[in-house]
Amino acid sequence: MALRLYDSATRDARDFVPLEEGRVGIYVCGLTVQSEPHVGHVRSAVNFDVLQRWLRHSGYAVTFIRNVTDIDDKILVKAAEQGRPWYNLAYDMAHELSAAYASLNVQRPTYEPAATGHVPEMVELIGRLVERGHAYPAADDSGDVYFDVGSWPAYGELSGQRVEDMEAAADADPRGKRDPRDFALWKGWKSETEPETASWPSPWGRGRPGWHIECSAMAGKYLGAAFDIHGGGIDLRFPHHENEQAQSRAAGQRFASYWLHNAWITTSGEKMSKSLGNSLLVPNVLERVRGVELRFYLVSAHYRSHVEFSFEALDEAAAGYRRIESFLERAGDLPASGSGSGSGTGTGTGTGTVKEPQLRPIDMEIGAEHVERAQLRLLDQLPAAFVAAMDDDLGTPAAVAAVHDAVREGNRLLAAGDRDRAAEQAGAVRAMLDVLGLDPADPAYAAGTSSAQGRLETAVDTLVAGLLGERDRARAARDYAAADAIRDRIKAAGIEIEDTPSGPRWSI
RNA sequence: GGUGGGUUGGCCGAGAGGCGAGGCAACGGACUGCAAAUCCGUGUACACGGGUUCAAAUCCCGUACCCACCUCCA
Repeated sequence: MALRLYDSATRDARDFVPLEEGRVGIYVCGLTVQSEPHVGHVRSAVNFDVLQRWLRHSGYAVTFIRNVTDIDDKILVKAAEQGRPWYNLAYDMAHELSAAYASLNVQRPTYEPAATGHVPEMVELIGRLVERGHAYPAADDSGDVYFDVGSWPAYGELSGQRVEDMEAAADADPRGKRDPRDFALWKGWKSETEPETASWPSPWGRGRPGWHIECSAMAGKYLGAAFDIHGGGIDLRFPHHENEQAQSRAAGQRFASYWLHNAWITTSGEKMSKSLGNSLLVPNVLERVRGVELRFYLVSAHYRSHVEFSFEALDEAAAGYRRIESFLERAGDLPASGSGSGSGTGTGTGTGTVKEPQLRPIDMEIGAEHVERAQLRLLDQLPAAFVAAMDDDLGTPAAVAAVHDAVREGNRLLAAGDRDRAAEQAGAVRAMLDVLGLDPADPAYAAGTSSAQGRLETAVDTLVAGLLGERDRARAARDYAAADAIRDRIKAAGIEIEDTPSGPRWSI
């Protein structure tokens, strides 16, 4: 079965056919770096990371571009409020965002272009639109340039709306617009209220780019006039993506073949952007669960399904993930967690080994004909149900069910003493998890563990090992009351002990 | 006003005419000194009212409620 994707533009699932055999170009709208990322923001990144990984596993060479919007109204306003340069705020937030992505094992794109680095490309594109009669400088002397919606009959095609049905923005300042629905390609510099550093020269005077033009310019630059997939959050469909498409097509580019939009995460039924408390910022959520567990929670829902965030559901997801992990440990496919006597670590905290983040940029040089043998072997290990689920518009919930099925079967084989066949299941589980970016052994997940944490684990391990030794002696003497008392003491400290054929082990 | 989405068991979350996705929780059993882990088993869920059909959570009509977008938004 071939990959099918739900295209927001046509509102149905279609077979995915790339423009060029074996190659895929993807553009995803990243974030405006104006504040710390919350779980809603990273959902989008995780969803498209899964897409990108699945395409590569399916043998495609993927070029993946995700932009950073580092200049816009909000950045200017917030930076002013905080009394610092706008570029300092944007830079800081971009770093926060990268850290959040890294903690969730979101692979780096092929390139991550920033808007401020592409002003000349945008000016060039705007110039072409003016030449073709699809854009005009404002009639007042604001220095603004607007896209002329009336000049583009197809306007509204992406979001399925007719121009005449659209409400004009209630808060829009009509300024020099011919029609209130026209949107800004270029915003003239307001020297009284905006810093000069936030302006660039152009044929229409100093100014800064409008929001939508950057994506058209950067997608065109890095992916060409026509490319395969454009992604982003559902809220971007209109106006952002509608406008992008109108601009690019009016400038003579075919633009994206497929549009993919992810749904929201809400809290208490509200969009996060409106009701956000600090508790849902990624670093704060990661104090409660590990990055891999948060990712598992996000991947367990379909990307087009609305998710009502709750810590209870997050904890449940984490419990589900630990079951998978526990199977891999017992099947010998992963180093066991705390063994009571060695260098083990708690399952609640990842491995204690400190490693450099190994987020690799995705490899765009691997064509369909050059897929690495290891990768093909991995593909061979994937159960048919998993492949079918992923091919059906990235059906990650069904794919996760396939993981659970393999885990149950593997556990059954372990219970029956068939370690060889259990190992096969473990291999399949690892392969599936790898596709989903959820392999517990992925070095990306070790990167977040601090050396202080590692030392702490070693210390706990030593203390627990001592206590377990006492408990073993009590058990050997059949003094179960004393043995249980020791276990209770350890448990009171928040550490669970379980007896396994290879000896007791602990986890937090 | 226009456009689109949703309502599934105690909870999360798939599915889109016929076989009870999967997980978490719960209960029973096996195993265990006891636990834990694991395995086996246990649920008659699809907002409401009609209709179509041999068969409806799924299709049609209607109703209720919720949500998103309509130029700030992942």
